[in-house]
Amino acid sequence: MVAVAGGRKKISESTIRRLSLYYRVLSVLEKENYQTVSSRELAKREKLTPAQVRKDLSFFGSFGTRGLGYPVSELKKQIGEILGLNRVWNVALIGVGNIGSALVGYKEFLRQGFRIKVIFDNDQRKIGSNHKGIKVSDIQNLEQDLRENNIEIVVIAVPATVAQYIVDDVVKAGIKAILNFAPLNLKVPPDVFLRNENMSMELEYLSFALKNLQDGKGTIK
Amino acid sequence: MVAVAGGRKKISESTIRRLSLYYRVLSVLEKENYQTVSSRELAKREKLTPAQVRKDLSFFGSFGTRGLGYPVSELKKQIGEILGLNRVWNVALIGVGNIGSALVGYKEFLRQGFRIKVIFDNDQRKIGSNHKGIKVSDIQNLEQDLRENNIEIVVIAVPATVAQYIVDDVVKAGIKAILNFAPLNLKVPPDVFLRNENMSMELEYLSFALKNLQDGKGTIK
DNA sequence: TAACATTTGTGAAGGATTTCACAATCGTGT
DNA sequence: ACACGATTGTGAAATCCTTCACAAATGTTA
Repeated sequence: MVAVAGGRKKISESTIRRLSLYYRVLSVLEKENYQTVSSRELAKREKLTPAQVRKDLSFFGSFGTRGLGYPVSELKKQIGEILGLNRVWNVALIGVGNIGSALVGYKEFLRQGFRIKVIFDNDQRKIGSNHKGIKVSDIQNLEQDLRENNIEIVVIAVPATVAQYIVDDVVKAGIKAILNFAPLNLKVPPDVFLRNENMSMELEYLSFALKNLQDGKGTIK
Repeated sequence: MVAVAGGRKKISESTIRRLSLYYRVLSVLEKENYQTVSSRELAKREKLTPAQVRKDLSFFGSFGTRGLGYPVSELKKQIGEILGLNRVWNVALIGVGNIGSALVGYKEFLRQGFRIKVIFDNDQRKIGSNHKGIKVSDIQNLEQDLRENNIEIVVIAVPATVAQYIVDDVVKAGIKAILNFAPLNLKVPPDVFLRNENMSMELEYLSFALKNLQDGKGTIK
């Protein structure tokens, strides 16, 4: 839950997450040359309800035209503004093992304006080498390099055992936004935004669902 | 929301997701040789409230002892049962590009009982090769190979453009649980469980938070 | 220009989830 | 054997989120 300063609005986390979905759909619709789109169509494409779509958008303004719907390109631009996607964010990746490497090659990030500008690792064999055109730096210089490169978002892709130490340094460097792939709950000060990407969690949810399907020998919703 | 058959309980998605967190903490506590743990401590370690922890657990039974707390190993075992982690699940990975490769090497999965048994790809150069000891199969034989290997969970790590076609085949093969890494909303029948891993979404949330931090020139919660 | 079909924007209702608050219960110490 | 401190389990209250339902507004057609 992020409360915008000035006490104007309370935007729920779910709303913001759905904005991402709308943005994604709008990109597709734009490619499909739609001029306008109704809340009904938008909802259908992301398995939501029309009312939900309208309510979400209404928190930020009124972007539609009654009787017509929403102008696709314009709405996409607006949501982009809201989410801060109308600019490039400088991202640092820490840890270029399994997951880290995958992230470097993930074009989706760059397309959305997230540019991995520096990569850190502690493996001497990797330091100095090039990963898809990005130099791998020594994590020894973390704080300094983060500052010098004007990094705004840090992605943690190191083993859980060392993640907290690294995050402590990241916080010291003044970073306010962290995306964590290590499977643990990192401690950060209240003014630092932390998001966790927990792949096991989703698998475990599926496991739970399948188990209940079997045990229940019957229905599930 | 999964309703257990028999109309006994309604367990919310958030509760199940938190069970994963409890399970993770309990594993750590077990290693740290804790005998018991209070809801307060459990909550602290995952930034939740004690009441939340107790309520979540109460949906499944009463595992604690008043005045004492919860027995660590026992509770871990119980949650494992609930989540279906007390067994091995046969998983197939489709697409062994950037993200797919990372998943193959991700030991966390195996540790939790998710064993990648088959890998599929459509790239002739990859088919037949070995990825960390797992053979890469031709996606042409998808349906048959899924059945022959008794696959229960499928992980989609292919480009968004082809994901829906592949999922249609996966569903035809009788699979009831899918974890999707492709950035789109897949259509599946209502009896198939689908979870999405959307990395852009989390980055966009951070982007939103940072933007508001800056625009609001002030407080955020 | 008027009637109509459509779709937004939104207060209010409804539903779901979280937190509160406290009785019940346990282990421990005396 | 009893009193005490601690902590669970859980209805009830509070909060948060979603859906409903409809007035308001638009484009279109005749």
